[in-house]
Amino acid sequence: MADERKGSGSRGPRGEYRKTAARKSAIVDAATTVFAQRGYHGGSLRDISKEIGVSLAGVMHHFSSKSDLLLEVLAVADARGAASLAEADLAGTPFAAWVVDLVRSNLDRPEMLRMLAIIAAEASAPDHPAHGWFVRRYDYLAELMAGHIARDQAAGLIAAEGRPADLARALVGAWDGLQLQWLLDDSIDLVQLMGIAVESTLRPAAPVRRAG
Amino acid sequence: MADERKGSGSRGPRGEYRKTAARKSAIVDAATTVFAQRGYHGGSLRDISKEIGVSLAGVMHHFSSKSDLLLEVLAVADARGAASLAEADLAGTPFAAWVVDLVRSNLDRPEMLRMLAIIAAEASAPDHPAHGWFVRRYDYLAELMAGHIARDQAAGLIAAEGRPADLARALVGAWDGLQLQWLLDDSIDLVQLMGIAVESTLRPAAPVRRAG
DNA sequence: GTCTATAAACCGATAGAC
DNA sequence: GTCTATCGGTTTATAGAC
Repeated sequence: MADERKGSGSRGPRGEYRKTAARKSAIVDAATTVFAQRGYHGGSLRDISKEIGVSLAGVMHHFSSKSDLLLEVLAVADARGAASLAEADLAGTPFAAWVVDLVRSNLDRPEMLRMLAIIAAEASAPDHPAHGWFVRRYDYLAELMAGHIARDQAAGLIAAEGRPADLARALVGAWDGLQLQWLLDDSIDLVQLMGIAVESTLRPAAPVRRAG
Repeated sequence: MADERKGSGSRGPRGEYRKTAARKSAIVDAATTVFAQRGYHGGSLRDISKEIGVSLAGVMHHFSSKSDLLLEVLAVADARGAASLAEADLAGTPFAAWVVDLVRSNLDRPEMLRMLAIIAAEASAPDHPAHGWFVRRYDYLAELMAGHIARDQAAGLIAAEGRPADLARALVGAWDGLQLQWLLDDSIDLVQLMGIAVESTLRPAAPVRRAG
């Protein structure tokens, strides 16, 4: 692991010059902003470079192609949510409450959510450079959430009706769809509506009674 | 109303030459296909013109700008669903069943759904040419569906808990979100999942019992 | 009503100086 | 590591012949 190419001590943990890492990070941030306004196809590398006062060639020095940059943008965008999801076990809180908390915590980065919403829709076309990434992302997300739902069902926190995999897909759907409505018009109360959707999908277990 | 510019009897009900109307319709169809593959910003008027074997100038003769064409595409795309929605009163069927039927009937036009999904996400940016159109569309859709939900609540077909306006927004959200997952990977059973989401949101009224 | 031709600008990507 | 300059191709939109 001990990378030792020429030179000094100004390296980060991955052997990159710190300035290089900082520059790459700035490019990714700028690309997120531009893709959020115009999508992947509509956003240009020139706009991204202007956003941070670098030439086009400067951007392409760090990313060999536009689609390479896109994949890095997606990886960074997903990191926060994914990390939070993977740690949901530790919290001890019901999964339903945790979902609503995550929605609330994302209220302060609408640009990021808009970018993900646009690229996800674009990427539904099979030849889009991020198609595979989004297919895998939703599969992973649904599988992970299904596990949490099954756990809460077994613990009696929510009703046992419904297959966890189906409930997870339905929940992710409501999540994405309501977020889109909020991005279009932020006067709607996203957290409240998401709470309603979560409570509908993951209904608290009825005390005793069976279907009648 | 009786428009009588120069010429013959080959006019349609709006005073247009029939061939003009047919050509415009063909352009709109081609634009739907192209926008479904690349979005609004990413799709080009040239690709649209090639799709139907017409020159670029031929397209621009009928639509004065790209955004004009987009708005016409959206109007046509929405017509089928909107007409069906407005007639939902007549059917006599519960609203929940009608929603699932509409989802099922849309399975044969994924291109149209993809186009709407991409443009809706793009249009969440306030300066997008279709931003106002989508904001109005969702407001109208939520209001209309809230009316149907309130009717079914009053009739005792579904549980009376939940404000109709909130339930309508949640339902539209699940609709859009599940459709996106299906567009990304059509191996998921959209109709079944939508059925689950609808039944969760618009839960059949419990026979007698009150909350306990 | 449709065409060719063109304007004026923009695109992603590359070459090579420093 | 960043730059200027450039390539070949694309974009929306317009002008004018037929």
